[in-house]
Amino acid sequence: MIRISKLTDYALVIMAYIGRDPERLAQTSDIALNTHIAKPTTAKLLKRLAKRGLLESQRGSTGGYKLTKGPSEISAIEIIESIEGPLAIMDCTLGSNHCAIFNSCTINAPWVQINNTIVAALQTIKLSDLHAKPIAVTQEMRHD
Amino acid sequence: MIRISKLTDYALVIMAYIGRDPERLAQTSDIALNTHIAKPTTAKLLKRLAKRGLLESQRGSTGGYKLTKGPSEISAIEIIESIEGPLAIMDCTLGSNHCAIFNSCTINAPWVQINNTIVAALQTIKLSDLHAKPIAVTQEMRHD
DNA sequence: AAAATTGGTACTAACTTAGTCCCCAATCTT
DNA sequence: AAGATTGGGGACTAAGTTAGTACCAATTTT
Repeated sequence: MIRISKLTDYALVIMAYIGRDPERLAQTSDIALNTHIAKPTTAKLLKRLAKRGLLESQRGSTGGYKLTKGPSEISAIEIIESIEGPLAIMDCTLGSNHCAIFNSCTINAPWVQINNTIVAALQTIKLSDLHAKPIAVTQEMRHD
Repeated sequence: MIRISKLTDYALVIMAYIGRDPERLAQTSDIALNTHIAKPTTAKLLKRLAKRGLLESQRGSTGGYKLTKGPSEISAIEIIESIEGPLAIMDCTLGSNHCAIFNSCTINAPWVQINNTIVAALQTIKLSDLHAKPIAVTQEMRHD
């Protein structure tokens, strides 16, 4: 399938949530609570986003995460690629030796061009475009 | 990953091969031999392509497959969707109740629009664009 | 020093995909 | 009419990927 994975979807939700209040240091528990994503999963994704430089973190008892750039400066493709790696609809888009039947392959398709089109489309979506919907429910779930 | 599956990749190679000689009735063994795709896999894909109407089949000892339309009338998206189903980068692109956190989702992204952009890009690629590369090796493999 | 928080890694389970095989139906050749 | 060849359909197995969890180390505040 040509599909964005669940984890990446979650990452977008998490980033959108943090982006609502860019100056605040949001903690894992708070983010998990309000996005309704399981806490371990939330923590895992936050670590990855921080490692890739999309979030800056602070340790310690009053620690948390915040954006490194403004919500209008972060595009969907950055978030997607920070979780999934480079976007490549076909193996051969990545380079020569990723395709199993490379030597015998008889097709000559403009995959690279198509790939670029998709990337470009995803670049136009900024984090600031993603938080239009109000949060449905807050502070109702248990703290596990 | 946002990626076209191997089987779909094979399907494109197979269609491109058949499209080289649109009037000829190509047989599974011949296709498998020249595309270097395992015969059972080739057969499986040919059945699906025929079922979706991209190929017409003839049974019997001189049977085989051929295109139902000209190579310039078949686009990459048709082949992709005939193997993978409707292209949907996010679950919510398919409709309301495909997303696990639908009720609590706080993002409002133009996924449908992005999806349409990708589909449009893949529609511009016709089967006739795919067979530019010469066949590397013919008639060298064993017949298993 | 204690409590709270992030950082990193390893591990398990579930799901999806890839690939194979078998038997049936249809058609052609002899 | 019989036999050979080909496609049709489905079931099954194995492998790989993804999702999710848990644990312990490092850091900071109080």
